[in-house]
Amino acid sequence: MTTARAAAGTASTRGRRVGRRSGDQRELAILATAERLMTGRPFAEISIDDLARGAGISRPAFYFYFPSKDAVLLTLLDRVTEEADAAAGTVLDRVAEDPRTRWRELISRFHDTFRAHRAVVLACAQARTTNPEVRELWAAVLERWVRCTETAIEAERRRGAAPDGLPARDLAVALNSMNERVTYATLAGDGPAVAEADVVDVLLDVWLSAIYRSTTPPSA
Amino acid sequence: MTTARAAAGTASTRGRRVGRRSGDQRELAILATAERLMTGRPFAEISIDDLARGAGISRPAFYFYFPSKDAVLLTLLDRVTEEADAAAGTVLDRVAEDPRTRWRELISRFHDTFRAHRAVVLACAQARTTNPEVRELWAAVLERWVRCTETAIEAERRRGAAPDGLPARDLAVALNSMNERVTYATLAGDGPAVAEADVVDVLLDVWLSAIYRSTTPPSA
DNA sequence: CAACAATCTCGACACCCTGTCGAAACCCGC
DNA sequence: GCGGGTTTCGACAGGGTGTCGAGATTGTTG
Repeated sequence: MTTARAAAGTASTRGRRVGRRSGDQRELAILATAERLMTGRPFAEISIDDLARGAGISRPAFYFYFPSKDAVLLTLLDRVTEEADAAAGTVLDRVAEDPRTRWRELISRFHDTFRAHRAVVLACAQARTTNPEVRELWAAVLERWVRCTETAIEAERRRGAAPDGLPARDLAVALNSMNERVTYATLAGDGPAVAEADVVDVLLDVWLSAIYRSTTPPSA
Repeated sequence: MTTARAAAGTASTRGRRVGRRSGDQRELAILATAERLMTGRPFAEISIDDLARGAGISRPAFYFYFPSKDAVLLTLLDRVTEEADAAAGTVLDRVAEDPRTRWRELISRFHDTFRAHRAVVLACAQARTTNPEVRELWAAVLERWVRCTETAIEAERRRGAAPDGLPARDLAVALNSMNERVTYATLAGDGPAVAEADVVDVLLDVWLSAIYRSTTPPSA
C-alpha cells in the first residue's frame, strides 16, 4: 500500500477505526479472485468483469475499489515485493557459513520466491512492458537482489577470497539477470530452459566460476 | 514467409508471375508503417487502423493483407530470424582464430542483432507472452544460439582447453539467457542494466570464466 | 428515532478496438 | 466490352474499458 495507485473510493477513509463491513471484504475478494483466475489463464485474458463477478459485485462497483486491472496486479506485486526483500535481506546476515552455502542460499531463495508466486510473476513480466508502475516496482525488487549480490562480492574480494575483475556492480547485474531469465523461462515454459530440478545447481555453478574465477582462456 | 500465418487474400496467388500492381506495394507499406510507428511507441499501442492509414488504405483492407496485427509482427520477426540465424552460423566457421576472439564475436553478434532491430525485439518480447506463434519463433531463434554455444563448448572440452563440468547444454542455456536478459534490459531501459558500452565485455568475462573455470570457492 | 453523510452499488452511456460480410470498383487477358 | 481474379471499403456485431449519476445501505448523531 505504498505506491500511488491505492484503492479509489477508499483512499480517504483508510485510517478510520470503524465501519466498512463489506468494503474490506470485497477488496480482498477481488484480490483473491485475481489470484485464483491467474493460475488458470494469463492475466491479460482476464477481464474486469471476471474479477467483479468473482468477487460478487458488478463491473462499475469494481472501480470503487481499484482504478484499473493493473492496480490489482500492483497490489498483488506489493506482497511479493515484501517477501522478496525479506528473503534477500536474511541471506546477508549469515556470515558464519561457508561461501558456497551462502551463494546457494541466495540463488535458491530468488528461485523459490519466483516459484511461490508464479502467476503474479508471469503477469508482471508481461504487464511491465506496458505499465510504468509495474516496471518500476519490479526493477526495484531486482535492484535489491543486485545490491545484495554486489555487497557480498565486495566482501569476498576484501577478504582476499575472490579476485578482482569486473566491477562488482556489473557482475552482480549480469548474474542476477541470468537468474531472472532462466527462472522465468523455467516457470513459463518459454524458450530454451534448464530442467526444473537442476536450475539452482546450474546457476550456482556459473556464479561461483564468475566470482572466484582464476583462469583466462588458453590460446588456440 | 515460412510459417502458418501467411497473408490472407494472397495466399493462393503468391506464386504467380503477373499482376498485383498495388498489392505487393501495399503489403510492404504496411510493414514499413509498422516499423516506423514501432520506433515511437510500443507495438501494443498501435492499432490496426494506424497501420492501415499509414499504408493508405482502410481498416478492412488491412485484413486483405494480414489476418491480424500479430501477423505483421511475425513477418517482421521472420526477417530478424533469418539475420540472427545467419549471424550465429558464421561464427562457428571461424576455427582458426583464438578462443577469446571467437567467443567475443558470438556475444557481440548476438548483441548487435538485438540492437539493430530494437523495436521488433521489444515488441516480440511483449507479444510472446500472449501469442504462441511469436513465442515459438522466438524460442527457435534462441535455440539456434544455444546450440551454437553448446557445440563450441564441447569442441573446447574435446581439445582439452576447457574442463568438464556442467552439461554443455545447461551451461549454454544459462549463458545465452544471461545475454538475452542483459541485452534486453539495456535496450528497454528496463530494470538494473549495464552501461551500453560495457555490455559485451561484461558478458564475455562471465562466459570465459564459466567455460574455462578451474577454481572452486575457498572455504570460510 | 429520524435525518444526515459516508459508503457502496449498479444501469446506462460513450468510446475504442477487433474481425467479418457483402457489395462494388478495378484491372487484366481475351 | 466481357468475365474472373484482385482489391477496396461501408456497415455491422461483439466485447472490452472507464465514467456518471441516481439510488440503496449503513453507522453516527442530534
